[in-house]
Amino acid sequence: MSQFDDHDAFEAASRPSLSQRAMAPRPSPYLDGLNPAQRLAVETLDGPVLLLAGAGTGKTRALTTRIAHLLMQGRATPGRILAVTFTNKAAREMKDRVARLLGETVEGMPWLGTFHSISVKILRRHAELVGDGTLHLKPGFTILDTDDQIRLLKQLISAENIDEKRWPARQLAGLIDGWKNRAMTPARVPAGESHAYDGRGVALYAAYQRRLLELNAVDFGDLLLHCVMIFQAHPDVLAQWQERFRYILVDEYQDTNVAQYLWLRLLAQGHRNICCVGDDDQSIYGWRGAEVGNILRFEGDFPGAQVIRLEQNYRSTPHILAAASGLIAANKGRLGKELWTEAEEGEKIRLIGHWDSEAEARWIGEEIEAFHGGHRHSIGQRSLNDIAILVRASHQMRAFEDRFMTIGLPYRVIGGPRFYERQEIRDAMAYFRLAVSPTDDLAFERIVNTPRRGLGPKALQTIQRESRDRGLSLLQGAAAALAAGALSGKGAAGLRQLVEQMGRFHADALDSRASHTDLAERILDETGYTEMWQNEKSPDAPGRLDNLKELVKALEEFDNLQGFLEHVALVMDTPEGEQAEEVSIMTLHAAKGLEYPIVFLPGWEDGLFPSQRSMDESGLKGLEEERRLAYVGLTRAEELATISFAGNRRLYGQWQSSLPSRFIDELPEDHVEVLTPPGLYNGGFGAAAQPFAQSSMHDRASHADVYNSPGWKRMQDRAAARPAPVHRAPIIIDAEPAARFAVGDRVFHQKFGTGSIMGIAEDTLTIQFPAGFKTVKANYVQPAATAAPDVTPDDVPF
DNA sequence: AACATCGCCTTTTTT
DNA sequence: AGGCGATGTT
Repeated sequence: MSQFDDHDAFEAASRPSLSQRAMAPRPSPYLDGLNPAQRLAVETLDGPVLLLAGAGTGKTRALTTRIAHLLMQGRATPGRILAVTFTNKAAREMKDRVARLLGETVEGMPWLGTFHSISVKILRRHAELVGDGTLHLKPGFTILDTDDQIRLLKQLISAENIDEKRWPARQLAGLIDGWKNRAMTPARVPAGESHAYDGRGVALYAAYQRRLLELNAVDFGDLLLHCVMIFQAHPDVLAQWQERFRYILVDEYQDTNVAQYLWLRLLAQGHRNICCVGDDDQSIYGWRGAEVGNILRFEGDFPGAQVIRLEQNYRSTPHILAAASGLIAANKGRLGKELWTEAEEGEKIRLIGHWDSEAEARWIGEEIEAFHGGHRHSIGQRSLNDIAILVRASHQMRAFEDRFMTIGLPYRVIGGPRFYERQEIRDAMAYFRLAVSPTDDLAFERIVNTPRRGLGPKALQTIQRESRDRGLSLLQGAAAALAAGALSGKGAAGLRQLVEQMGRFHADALDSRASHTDLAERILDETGYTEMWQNEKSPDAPGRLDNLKELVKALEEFDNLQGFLEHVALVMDTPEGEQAEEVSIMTLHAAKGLEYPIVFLPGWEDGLFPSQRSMDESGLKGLEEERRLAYVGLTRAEELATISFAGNRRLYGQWQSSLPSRFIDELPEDHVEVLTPPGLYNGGFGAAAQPFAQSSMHDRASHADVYNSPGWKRMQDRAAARPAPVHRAPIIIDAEPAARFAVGDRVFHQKFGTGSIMGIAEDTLTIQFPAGFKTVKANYVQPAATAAPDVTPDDVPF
């Protein structure tokens, strides 16, 4: 509301100083050190610009400097620049860097943010324009996340008597998201797609939208969709925003979906100063609605657009770049870029095959220890923070976690379950939501019987009936049901208490004098929610209590509960604590935008990578997106990239053998070194290679590049030169591991640290750690203060 | 209403 | 394998 006034006031106040500085004829120091292309990108301010920025070419630098330049030249005040990113992280980084460039002289960039956060701001101003004569959105709408969305859809599905087993809510949610991504309201869904979801998809979509309006709620897709619909239906509103945004900048343009594209195009039609930055080769989100076509079509959409290419790479060595470029060259319909670098040649990409996924994890673990210890290559001693493992699918992480756990190698998984998605956090948030808006039925349903109050499905049904009949929210309906005596026994008492408590909490939430952190604590304590976890004996209960404490602490940064709730709805970020040295493990998707000196790329096997499903569902398009994913992975590496594949991998509990990825064949030979694998038995890779080579689906010829490469031959030769494996008694490491320990032994555990064994039961140890007694599987600890009993492949007869 | 068991499905992920 | 959800059992 007052946002506009604030910004205008701010602009008026800041204008003189900015234009004064623009008057000064002296050179702008923030432009120093830009290469010619970057400089062009910064200084081409008028008209549409497409900035094709390859991996590691200083894209963010160009973008932030461009913003700084706009401000310093007096072209625009901060409030007139729209800068859009996809993630909160990117938005944060951009804000920080602009501030740094300008020496903190510019306070805020109110319109620098994610598509969604900016859409919320716009939508709050015009909420009433969404809906029809009878029902419309109100500015205080709540934003539902995926979880709420699914639960809502389930209700609608069961109301329609649809068998949710045959037609899962997830599928419907995906369908609706897909439509919203393409800016389709129920009325605009093309007839050809109306057969979806047993022919009832569109009707359910309409019902869902109706229900959202009743709840005064929107989902993530709506944030964009509603904005687009408002812009299209209300030219006056659109004109106002077009006028405001004199300059528009878009990051990661290749990831925009149709709705975002329309949103941008509508806004940009005002001043036509739009600068889109992207890289068609890094488009990896097609499966969630991104349209590479948007970037490929840019010049057609914005006639007279200038296309600027950033091609000098500041990140990777020539070998890495050449390998990545060679790989991506197999894709069709690219805009085309040629990355080059002045960096030292460095080491070739390394390629290695393993017998199975466990051997792969073992080998990578050893490599990392070698790098960390400093006894390997010209690479020198390395921090674990310099090393990343990038996998295609998250289930691959497990092998690494297991292995690193046993050898005590610190690691962290990036992009794991997010803080605000944890059950206890979502429960607590539901309590807060209900306190702030007593009409939030989804929040009510979530917590009404958590902790247990004796209110099962039957009681909930009664409440729902009561609410529906009287046109009340569930919380009000619950009060009515109690008054009417429709409930009895334990449930009635519990519900009565809850209703009373929420009434008090709501009053306090509205009282600006009351401390909202105190209120939050009281809510969790008085409702018995904290107590529920205190009484819970499961091993993760203490962690959950910690998380609740952290949640309350996070509240301190906000003025009130409302502000906090809005923040969390849009910024589902884990509060990042600075950690000690750790190897990073993440998916290739999560790695986009990051860089590491040393990168491991395991699991390059056909079916896993490229993913079979991707190819089945999207054919050549899918394969090309997978290839871009490989390109993204390779270009994360600064100094050394190591690709590996395993002949056998456990998938869904079943061992499956597989073939090296077709992407391996596409790597230019000259830039790849094929390593001698640490054979399963005395390095005999010939045997390990068998399953790859003998498949009827893929004959050897298709892997000629690899198998005929010098490295490969050398490897085979060495294997042949070795004496036949000697079968020794197996050194069994996992059976009865507890036998390795005795009561009183000092042991080390990755998470809990060093402790003393207090008890042994089969493979389960009870250990006193600094943090208290824990019961852990023996596999996860190792003797303290001595090196892990490292099992080299040679020790394990096959 | 709370707990146990069975069967199903399984990429990638942000907001 | 394993996690989840929907059933069946106490």
